[in-house]
Amino acid sequence: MDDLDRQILNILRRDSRTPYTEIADRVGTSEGTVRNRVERMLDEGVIERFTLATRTGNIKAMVEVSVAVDVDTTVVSERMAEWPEVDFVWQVSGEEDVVLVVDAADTAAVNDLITQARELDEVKSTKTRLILDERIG
Amino acid sequence: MDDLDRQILNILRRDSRTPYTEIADRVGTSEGTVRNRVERMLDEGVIERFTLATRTGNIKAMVEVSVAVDVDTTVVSERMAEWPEVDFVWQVSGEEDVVLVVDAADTAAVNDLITQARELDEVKSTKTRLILDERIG
DNA sequence: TATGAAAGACTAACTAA
DNA sequence: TTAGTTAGTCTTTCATA
Repeated sequence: MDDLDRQILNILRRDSRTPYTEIADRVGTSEGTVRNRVERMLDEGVIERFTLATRTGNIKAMVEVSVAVDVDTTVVSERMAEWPEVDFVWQVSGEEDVVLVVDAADTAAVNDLITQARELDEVKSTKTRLILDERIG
Repeated sequence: MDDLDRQILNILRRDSRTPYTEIADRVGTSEGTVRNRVERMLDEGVIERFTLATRTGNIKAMVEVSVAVDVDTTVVSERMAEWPEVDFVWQVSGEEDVVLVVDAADTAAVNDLITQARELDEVKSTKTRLILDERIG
């Protein structure tokens, strides 16, 4: 992981379809070098995957979920990851145990999702934050 | 947004470099249809961007930041988005105002980042959660 | 939906550190 | 031995009909 790797990642984070040739021009190297480095970073797991950011609805939100002490949070996480509005699920340290990142049609859909979460026996409480703006690092 | 769109998105979410021809085969349509739909979803903003998920360090964490009331959180967000460990920055509703998602080499690097945040005049307090596991919805 | 041209990615052989 | 370069080939994309 040197500075050239970081430059390549910064370009790909903003648009992962940027051609190797264009990346090479912008960072001042050859297409082959960019390709070799991207492949190396994939092998090493530095690049976990090529993906996309979507906004199918009008609301993005974080839902912090407290899970009962005697419950395996992994099982709860897996279940919630299946819900269609859920983009990803984090198991976290701290006051709450699980954080959902959701992309929902509207506030009503967020509410439905929270209700659905609270109806699970394993869930003690939830705290929701709307995501008002996202900036890429 | 019909079922075909959702199928295309599901494939691209797992690997956004999947060729249109392969997606077409898997969902049972033509390359042109897939391409047109992806372009339409880009235009509509359903696909926000093609990006990648990285893990450059060993630690992922969420840092919830409270900002002083008289401060424009956008300015603080922009500044923090520049920090190399920061993957993205959300402005959120709720108790805290800004959430950083960071990917750092180790706990010491997370600590340095928190210190750096707390040294800003605009920052009142921070609360950090380690991300122990991530699951894709 | 089909097809050909253009763009991009991949292979492999080579060079340099 | 590892990283980088380059030329030739193959694949994908894109525009047009």
